[in-house]
Amino acid sequence: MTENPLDDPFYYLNNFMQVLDWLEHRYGDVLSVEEQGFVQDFRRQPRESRALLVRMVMRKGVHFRAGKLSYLEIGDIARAAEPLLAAGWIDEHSPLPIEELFDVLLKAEILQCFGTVIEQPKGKKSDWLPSLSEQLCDAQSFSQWCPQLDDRLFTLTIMGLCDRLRLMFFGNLYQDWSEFVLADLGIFTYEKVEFCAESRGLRCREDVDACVFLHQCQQRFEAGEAVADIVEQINALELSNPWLQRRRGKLLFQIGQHCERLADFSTALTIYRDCAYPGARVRLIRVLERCGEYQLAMDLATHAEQTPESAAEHQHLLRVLPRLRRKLGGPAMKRPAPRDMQRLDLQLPRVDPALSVEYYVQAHLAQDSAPVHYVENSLINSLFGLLCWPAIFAPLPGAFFHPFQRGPVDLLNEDFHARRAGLFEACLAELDDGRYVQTLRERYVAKWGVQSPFVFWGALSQELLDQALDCLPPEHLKHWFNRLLMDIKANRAGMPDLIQFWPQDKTYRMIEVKGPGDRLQDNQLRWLEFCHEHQMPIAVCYVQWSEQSA
DNA sequence: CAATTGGTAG
DNA sequence: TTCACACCTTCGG
DNA sequence: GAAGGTGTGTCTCTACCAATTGGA
Ligand SMILES: [Mn+2]
Ligand SMILES: [Mn+2]
Repeated sequence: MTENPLDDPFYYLNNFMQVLDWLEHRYGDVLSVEEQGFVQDFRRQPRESRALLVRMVMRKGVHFRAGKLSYLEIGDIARAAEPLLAAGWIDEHSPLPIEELFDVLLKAEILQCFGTVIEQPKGKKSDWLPSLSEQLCDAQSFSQWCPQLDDRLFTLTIMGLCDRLRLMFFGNLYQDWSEFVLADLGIFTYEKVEFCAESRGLRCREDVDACVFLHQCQQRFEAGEAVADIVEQINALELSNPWLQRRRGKLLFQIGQHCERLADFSTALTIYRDCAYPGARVRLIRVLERCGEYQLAMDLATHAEQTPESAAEHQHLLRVLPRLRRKLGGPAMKRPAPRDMQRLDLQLPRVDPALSVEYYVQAHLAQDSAPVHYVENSLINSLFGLLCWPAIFAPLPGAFFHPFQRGPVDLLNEDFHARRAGLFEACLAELDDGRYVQTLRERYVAKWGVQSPFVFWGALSQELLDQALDCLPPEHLKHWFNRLLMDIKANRAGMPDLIQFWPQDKTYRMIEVKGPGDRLQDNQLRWLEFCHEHQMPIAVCYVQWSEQSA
């Protein structure tokens, strides 16, 4: 039995220090002077003080009542806080606006401090805020706000710095410090991939700063700040890293959509014109159309149809072009005949409105000899993920750079497949000679529970796997997997809701369920069409609720 | 006073 | 760090 | 009815605790 890191009550501090060591050894040239100074000074502090700082960094927000900080392993909070105050990492007199003050005061304390100004003392806490923030809009320190309260308020001043450290370690800002403990508890297990000390997410200081800046712009945008300033600043960024260029494109695209919602078409046009993010061109055409610029829209749409950026764009253009031709005075075009897909119409009683329509169809179609599974994207993606596990987790340079990655960092890049073409070919070749069956069974056991961008462990029971291997022909698997590899982002979704197996006949069929008011989405239509082309059994099931005689 | 919500910790 | 659905409005045959 | 558009619930790790809410 190896020693459990969680036996140490300072386990979280050990994890944090592990990150500091990691960054110092691998990111020495990326760390700023301030960050290097912090890393060195941090280690000199008393253990209780370091622990207290990490506890605060891991908690929500930056303001903490001393009375709310209570940790057995740290003991005396005031004593532990002393060196942190001296180092300037926390501050006791930071002015804070009343909105933030409200978050650290109890309802009773608010009444105690502001009772005289509150009109409805029995109302909700949140209802008091608007009127109070108008009267008291200046920021003050906690002791100025509430001199009658016998407590101190510590405010973290280094949250920004800690976020940058987190960004460098994880290569993103959505993973947090709890990753370590969740992994130690076995809640998440990650594939172990070898990588060298030179393998890093963010490779230079400029990229770190740009990433932080983009993130701040995103937050300012979400907070409702004027878009013109934000857009200008984003566009002024010099970005050499393609990954960051994509991030910028995504943010600009979101801002563009926001402008569309506000009917600010001129700003939307300006944004979309310089935006290479997938889908921006279609939005540009749409905004031109909404502005009445039919000829410009037509020119761009025609050009786009020559060189579509994706199947999704092409599909969209097939709807847009006839509409624009009409608006330009062209002849009314007959709509292309809808494909003759197999169609199922059902009238079912909705006994319990809480249950989904897919569940009712599943129950209605299922037979003892023909079970139905509600799988959506999970089945095909999981089978793909299992068969191609070695290619997906191949230790390519730069693909893996910390121990908590669900998948390679370049998974959604244009060249993801090309960089691993031989590996994927080898995996898919198992479909040609039957080896895949044993491989999938073995890998299902060997990798059970290990995080993967494709494998949905919760949805893939042994039973489902057995039936799928029994009934799905390898040629069909190969078509699906190749389609996935052509455009992972676009094709990993849109698969039918249900799949039914006939193990005795070794056949299957897929069923997309549509309740009243629902209709096929673009990505579902593309999967439908693809399966139809390859003579795969697929049907769309339209459900009407039959009258409930009460 | 019971139910709900949101934050924390391992 | 999503995906699919529900529900709404607008448009055009 | 087709199509565009917007909003929502779900993914989330979960047991536990304190604070709040809202109905007796
Ligand atoms: Mn579905
Ligand atoms: Mn469906």
